[in-house]
Amino acid sequence: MGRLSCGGVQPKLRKGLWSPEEDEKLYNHIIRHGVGCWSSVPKLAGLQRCGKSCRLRWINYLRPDLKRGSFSQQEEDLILALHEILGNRWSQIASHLPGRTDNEIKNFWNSCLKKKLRQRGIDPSTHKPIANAGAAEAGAALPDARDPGHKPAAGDSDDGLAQKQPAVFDPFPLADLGFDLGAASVAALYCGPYDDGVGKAPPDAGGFVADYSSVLDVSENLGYGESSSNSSNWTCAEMSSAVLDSEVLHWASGGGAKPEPYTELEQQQQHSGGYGGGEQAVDDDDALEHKFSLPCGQEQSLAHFDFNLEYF
DNA sequence: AAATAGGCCAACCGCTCCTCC
DNA sequence: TGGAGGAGCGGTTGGCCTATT
Repeated sequence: MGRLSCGGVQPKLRKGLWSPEEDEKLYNHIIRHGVGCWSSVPKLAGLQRCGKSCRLRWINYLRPDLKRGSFSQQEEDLILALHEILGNRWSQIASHLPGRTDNEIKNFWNSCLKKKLRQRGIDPSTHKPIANAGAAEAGAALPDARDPGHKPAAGDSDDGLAQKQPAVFDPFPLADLGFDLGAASVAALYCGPYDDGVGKAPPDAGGFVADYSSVLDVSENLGYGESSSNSSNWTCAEMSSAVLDSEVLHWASGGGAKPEPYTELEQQQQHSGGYGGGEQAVDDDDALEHKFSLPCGQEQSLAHFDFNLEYF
């Protein structure tokens, strides 16, 4: 439609990486007032960003129900299965993986899963074996993630994803839940029931071309209702019950851990390199602000999983 | 130690869809 | 019914980090 992008409409708008201060403003605004109209959020929150940018930041990073960390083997399998059916409809795929964003899944697919499939001699776009015999040989020669002897997903899916953690602003860093979609459900997508890999072995690469006709029912069976993206439409009331009543509030209210020394934060900021080096708000009078100066490791000990409990 | 290459990921861009008037 | 504006989606890019040479 040729509509100007938000950046082109108002030249004063900021672009690029978000600073901790911006994150804080956006987070506090949505926590207190809900989203409402995204186009008005930047103004109301005092941000020099377009609404689109705010929305993206909230969905992909600030949302309290986000799951962090590397993808589990179950998630990986589910993504593969869903992708064969849905193609590059990342938002639909994401709706079957609570706590994961379409962007996250898309990046995971492009950077990791595509490569894996090719190594196994499978065309990522068709999920069919590559006709090329050489490719098949190459696939056979490479380790298979489903091989019982192969290293589990943590190291496999993938090192890069697993090792990187949010550097500075991490409102809800989720520890690795050992996310389990239900082994039976996932296994059924590929080869029918199997007993969690303990008894019957997981399918090998050939399993990828199996019948996935039941995949689309999985979300209902597991009780996944909402797309992770849809969570951005939380009302203030929903936010209140989901966030403010949670452990996070207890902690932010002073009942939780104390912030680490500022020097550690500085180190993290230096490490990130992306933020503008603005001053961190460490205001004891504002409980919510404590959260933004906490290092990831400390927050991980907190119970942030309330938001996702309904999924399990 | 420095240079280079590759991987990863956050965020932008442009388009389509949806809703409202 | 059609237009305008907002929301959402998927593709792409830029920059940082790490591994390798």
